[in-house]
Amino acid sequence: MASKLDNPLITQSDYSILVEVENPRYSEARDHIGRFAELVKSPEHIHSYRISPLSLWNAASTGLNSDKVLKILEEFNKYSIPANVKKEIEEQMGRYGRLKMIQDGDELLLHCDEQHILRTIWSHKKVQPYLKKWLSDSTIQVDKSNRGLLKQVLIKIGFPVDDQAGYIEGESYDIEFEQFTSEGEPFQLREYQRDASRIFYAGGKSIGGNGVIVLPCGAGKTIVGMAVMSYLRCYTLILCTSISAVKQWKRELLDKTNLKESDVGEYTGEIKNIRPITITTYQLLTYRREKEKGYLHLDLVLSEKWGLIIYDEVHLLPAPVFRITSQIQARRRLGLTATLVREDGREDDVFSLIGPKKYDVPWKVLEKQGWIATANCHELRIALPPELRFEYSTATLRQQFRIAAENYNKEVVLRKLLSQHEDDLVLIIGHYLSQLQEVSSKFKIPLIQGKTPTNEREDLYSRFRRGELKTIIVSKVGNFAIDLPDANVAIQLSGTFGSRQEEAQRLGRILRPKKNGQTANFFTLVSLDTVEEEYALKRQLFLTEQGYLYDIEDA
DNA sequence: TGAGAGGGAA
DNA sequence: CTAGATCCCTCTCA
Repeated sequence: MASKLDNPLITQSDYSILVEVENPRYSEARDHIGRFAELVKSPEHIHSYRISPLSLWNAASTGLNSDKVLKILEEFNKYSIPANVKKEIEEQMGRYGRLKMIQDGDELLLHCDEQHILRTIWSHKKVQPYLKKWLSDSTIQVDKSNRGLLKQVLIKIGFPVDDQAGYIEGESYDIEFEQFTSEGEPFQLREYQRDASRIFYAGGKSIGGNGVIVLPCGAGKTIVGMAVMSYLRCYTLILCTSISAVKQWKRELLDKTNLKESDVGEYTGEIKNIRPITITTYQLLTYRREKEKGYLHLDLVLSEKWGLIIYDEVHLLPAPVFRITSQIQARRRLGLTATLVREDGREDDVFSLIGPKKYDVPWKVLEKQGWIATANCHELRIALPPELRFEYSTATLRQQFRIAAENYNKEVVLRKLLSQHEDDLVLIIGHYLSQLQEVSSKFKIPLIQGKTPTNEREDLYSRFRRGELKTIIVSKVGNFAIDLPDANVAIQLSGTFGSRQEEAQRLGRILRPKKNGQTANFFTLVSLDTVEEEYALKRQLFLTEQGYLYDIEDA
């Protein structure tokens, strides 16, 4: 008979959850708690998660409730759940959906059946400027021109709003998928893509309309966006992080929908076309000639023709775009991203201004279904050469990081890895140009960096794609380039401080399914007994949360 | 008219 | 914050 003590979880009264990695039920438990808690530390044996109000609200908006969460915890816990944690889960999950923003004629109202919540809000200094008057015990009239700011402030004081105040319809436009791509291949939505888009649409124009869909790299977020467009059938503005992403969206739209070249406009520094479907960049939107002056291209977003605005890569959305977004709360907004985690901690602004999480699929689920390749992650620890140890010990933290990152002993390990993977397509990825240039010349492997001209990049990419070239080195360009060819091995020489999304992005580079079901390998090279170890652990958090386990080896 | 360089921004 | 990449605008040159 199995005892409770064999279970993998310990839930503590400080809202942390400890998970035993070696427990037979570890992965099952991980997949469950990942839906409402965030992984904060992942040393070897015990991982710790944290429950936060935001993680609970996001869970609530995807359909979980406190009963289900408590049931999950009870099922996997060794001991009983502390009373305060139980209470917090009930309290926070119950909060989402109770406070509603609704429209009544021309007025914007805040509605809640529990008077004490409205009273708390009414007496709060930060919210007051946006509140007008009590209409009844359960309704406050609010300032409708500050719909976004109000939601932002409310979430900061602990009250997420369910915004049901409706949308501007925008101009309608006929958008639908073709049964065949322009190459003549049959096209069908994958099950999760259909589910995601349907849940966002919520079965009707009047309700469905703002939120974020979270899907792994390479899961076809563009397709989900197109599916939503095909439900709403209206003028759509798509915001991307780069010009190449703009072009990619356009290619996909022309390839898979009935839209024609003349229906889809690019609006960037290069080309300025406004069409029923217009694709632009965040940077264009945030451009100001002088600091004090307003945004130059604001009118584009404010145009009431758009019935839908799509935010690609929400986790990279720059701060000023939040400001702009708060002005367009009456527009349907779809956020697409691989992770809700932002390195700047503005997750609550994503929640209040773009919308709550509506749907997500864990990476491992897609792996099981075969949509992404199986990948093994390895962390190789490499000693610092003795002659660098003294310099290291007296350096500032920043210098220490650089010394550790550029540790030239990594080249020895790199050489070994390359000889073990002679037949594979290998991407070498790094942060510091000086290091990459050195490796490039020593190993005679071409390097692609920011200043590499486009035609040279394309030439290298295509040789790599054809297999003439087995190895290329990429600098941070690899984080952004969407045209970077697929590989089955990635070797990370160094990375940006503790960036979780960068690590995820880089792994994503090798996740395209392989012929004959081959697995992919991700190696990260870390200097032993240096600050780099800590940063590496931080970088790996997101992927660990997704179920990737790094095996650690001293090389 | 378009390409390319340079500066500033976040 | 680092270092690096990208984007947008403006200016210059043909």
